[in-house]
Amino acid sequence: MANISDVVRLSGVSKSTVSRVINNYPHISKEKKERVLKAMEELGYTPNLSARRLRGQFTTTIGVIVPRIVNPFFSNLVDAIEKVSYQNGYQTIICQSNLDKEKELTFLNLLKTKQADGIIMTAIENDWLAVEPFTEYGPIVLCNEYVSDANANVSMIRLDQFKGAYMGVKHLIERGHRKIAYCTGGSFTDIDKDNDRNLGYRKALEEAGIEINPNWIILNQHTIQDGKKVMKYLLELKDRPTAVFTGSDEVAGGILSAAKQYGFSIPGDLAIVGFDDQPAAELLDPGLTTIRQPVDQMGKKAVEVLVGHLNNAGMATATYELPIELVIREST
Amino acid sequence: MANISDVVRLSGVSKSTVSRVINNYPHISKEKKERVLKAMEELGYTPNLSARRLRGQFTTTIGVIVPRIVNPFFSNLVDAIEKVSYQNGYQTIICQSNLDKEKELTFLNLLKTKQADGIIMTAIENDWLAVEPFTEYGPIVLCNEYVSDANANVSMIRLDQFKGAYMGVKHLIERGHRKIAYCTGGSFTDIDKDNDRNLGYRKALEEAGIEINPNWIILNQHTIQDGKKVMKYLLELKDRPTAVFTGSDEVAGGILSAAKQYGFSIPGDLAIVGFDDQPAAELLDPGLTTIRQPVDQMGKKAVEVLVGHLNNAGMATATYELPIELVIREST
DNA sequence: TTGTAAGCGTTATCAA
DNA sequence: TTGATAACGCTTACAA
Repeated sequence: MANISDVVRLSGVSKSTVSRVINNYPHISKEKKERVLKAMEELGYTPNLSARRLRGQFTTTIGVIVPRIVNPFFSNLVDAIEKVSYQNGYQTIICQSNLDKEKELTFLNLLKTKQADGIIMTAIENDWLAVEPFTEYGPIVLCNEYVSDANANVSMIRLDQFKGAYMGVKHLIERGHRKIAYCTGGSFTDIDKDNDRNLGYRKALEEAGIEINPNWIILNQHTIQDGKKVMKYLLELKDRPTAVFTGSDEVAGGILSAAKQYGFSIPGDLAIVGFDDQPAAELLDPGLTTIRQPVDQMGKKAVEVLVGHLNNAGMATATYELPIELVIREST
Repeated sequence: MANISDVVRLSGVSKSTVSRVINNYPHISKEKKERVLKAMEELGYTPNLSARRLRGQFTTTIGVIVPRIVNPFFSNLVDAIEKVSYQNGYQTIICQSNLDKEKELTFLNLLKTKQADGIIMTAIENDWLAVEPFTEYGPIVLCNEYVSDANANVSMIRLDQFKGAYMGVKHLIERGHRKIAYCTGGSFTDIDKDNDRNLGYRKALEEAGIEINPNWIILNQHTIQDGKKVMKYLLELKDRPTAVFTGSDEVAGGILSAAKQYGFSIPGDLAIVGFDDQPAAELLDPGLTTIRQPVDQMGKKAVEVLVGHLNNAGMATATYELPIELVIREST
């Protein structure tokens, strides 16, 4: 594999000049520059990134941490991030944490070990206090995820999850429902990270003078399979809800599918609201009413903010809130 | 950020000894080993991967090239690969080629520049001849994709795509269809990479004495949106097919959704077969008949084979064929 | 505008 | 079993 010395030999200029050509320095004589470029071409030379990383300031690489890439919400987010990064001249390295705290920390080491200039976290498994120390080594941007610690000094791209849940539940209430189940990926406690959605659910019910029925709060649901089990659970309830508000389209899809199997009419016997507006949401029958998260915008903004921090170390952190939207289809 | 010299200072042993501890060399005195470990612990030391890569043989990293991560088939494949790699002590770096030849070559440079020990390609945009030279720098394994060049010296994990298409089309014929459209991601030429599927389609028709109608061959379709357009196109045809065999569940889903909108009954007015058996396939209504590709197995096998090549440079390349299966649901 | 030389954090070779 | 030292490929003072 050709290295910089080979280019030096072939072009007959010094190492520094070659390096300057590689890095597009302004003051090089045309003649030498061309000789170098020609030599690089001829040798099929590519700078060794490990060496650059070891020596230099920049890796032109950003890391993206996702919990589960198979979740379409995240694969779409990653897609958006990857495209914009590429346009900005950054390589993306995608890391799947699988909801594993340890693994998340391992990935954060990319920063410490200068494999990435900055990191976008689309979820955060550890406490912010455990993540914070890594910011010493490079900027971290939170995208889709956020921490409520007022002292946290990070840029965040967030959605108004409170409003999302509130809109969804309120929509069900307006459709006449008063028995509304809530199916979340989190644990419905105050410290929980889905807290904002929980509050939205609570608020909407409260406003309508409806009390929460603990039997209708279903925790830690993530997949299509989970959704099917939820439906089974609902079926066995004596007092059944007439509607269910869900933390993800995947779970909603599972519920919808199982409900039809049990002979439920939707939304007649059970109204369903999802979350995310994943591509499949409109393919379901009936089409799934859901909360649209502007994934592409979020990804784009996250990269822009991260690149901003990278180009200007002093840039103040900020929180950006993107609009969230209720998409009404036939499942409600 | 602590480096090896800091550990040297704190532990009072030489750099080489520290390095030996890091790399688990056998002959070190217990006492020194412990001192080193303690120092590393205390300093929160992590070896700098760039330096290791620059100096050493191994990066304990493998690259995975996918065309589009948003395609659930690929995100599931990546998921499987990532998990097995992690178990084997390898970091995975996921690269999205976006069907771009240039970008693919850029990613292949990971090998040249020692950022990855080996690469798994789940699709291949360039000719094998353009990719081949990279194998000089490390093993490449083809997973899901393959090249028919008999001289190609690569390990491949492949599915019998011919059989997959053949089974799907034959199934339609057995259901009484004779007007069967074919919707592919490729271009239906002999040199095309979807060639095997094309042949399967051809063969099944041929056996039943059915001639191919060129109007029913629809090329370059990939997304849900594409599927919807396909349905619109079919609608405008004077002589319409009664069934359509499709190269992906996404496209099939789009067709199915649009068909229902136009008032078609499925499978009565139009039978549909997908490809992949993506999670959403069973959620559609009617459930989508499709060709199941054993994604998890494929990913696992790919990693195993790659690790094999890595541990044993002399290992002969081989082709592994995994079973493919027809999943019959209600859309046919 | 160009070149020389030091150094980034490791591992491998050699000698002790 | 341990340590000194060179080398990996690059960037960047500094000097010219």
